[in-house]
Amino acid sequence: MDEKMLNKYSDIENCPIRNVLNHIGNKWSMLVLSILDEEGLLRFNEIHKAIGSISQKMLSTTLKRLESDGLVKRKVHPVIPPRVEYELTKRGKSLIPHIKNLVGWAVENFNDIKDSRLKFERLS
Amino acid sequence: MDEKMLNKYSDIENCPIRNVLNHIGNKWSMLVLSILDEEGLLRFNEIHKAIGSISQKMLSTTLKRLESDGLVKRKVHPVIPPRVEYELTKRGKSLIPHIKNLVGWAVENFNDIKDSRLKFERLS
DNA sequence: CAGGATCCTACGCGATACTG
DNA sequence: CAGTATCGCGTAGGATCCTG
Repeated sequence: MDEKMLNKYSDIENCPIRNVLNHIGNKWSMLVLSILDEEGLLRFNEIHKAIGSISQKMLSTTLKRLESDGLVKRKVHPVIPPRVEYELTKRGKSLIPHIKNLVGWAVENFNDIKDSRLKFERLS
Repeated sequence: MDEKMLNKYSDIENCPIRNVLNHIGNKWSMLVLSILDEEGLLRFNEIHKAIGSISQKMLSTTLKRLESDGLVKRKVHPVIPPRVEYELTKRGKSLIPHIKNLVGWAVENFNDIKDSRLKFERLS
């Protein structure tokens, strides 16, 4: 067992997996990023309708976190009624291919994984 | 706005993102998979020490879920004291490149993201 | 050694109501 | 329109003790 392994992953503050990937691994982040990638510039309510089942609060929270991480840009137009648009930043766009690969893998293996779960359940 | 997007992601039972990626997107799964990839065959306590901060319960839960999804294989040696070893399955290994890409992206962008978070915090 | 059983807390997440 | 405020629930996750 390599001792460096231990340090590499046990230092919580500097573990990119826990600091970065857990942020995009929550319930809505990947979904929002995917939609912004496919649709480009979107208003708050357009994203809301696109996902449908997300609550306003969670969409707001998710967008704020993505904005905080510099993955999404928030553009406010000072008009009445307010018009706020969201789009991917350069950094956000650079993440998209990896998400797509992951989603592709999930789709490919979905049925096999469901089978495995059933078998596992039967042996428990 | 593409209507198929909505259907594609709102059918919870058949949404691979929520059924598969949420499974590996939780707190410990990617970490365990990464460690098993780098170290090969590992015993329960070796993984435990490698991560350090994970509780026994969560390691157990995580390994069971990965085993259930067919990503990790559990090998029991009928000896006393017990010896149980874990390793990636073929399916698990096929996921590794995508995880590595994601981790690579996270490492590359870690500092910039931390900066963004600080700036965002200051403006709030 | 490799966990299982229990108990408990924190937080993700949702529903509803309200506002500039 | 684009959110915030508030309340409440379920579950992920953690601490501790126990066992074959």
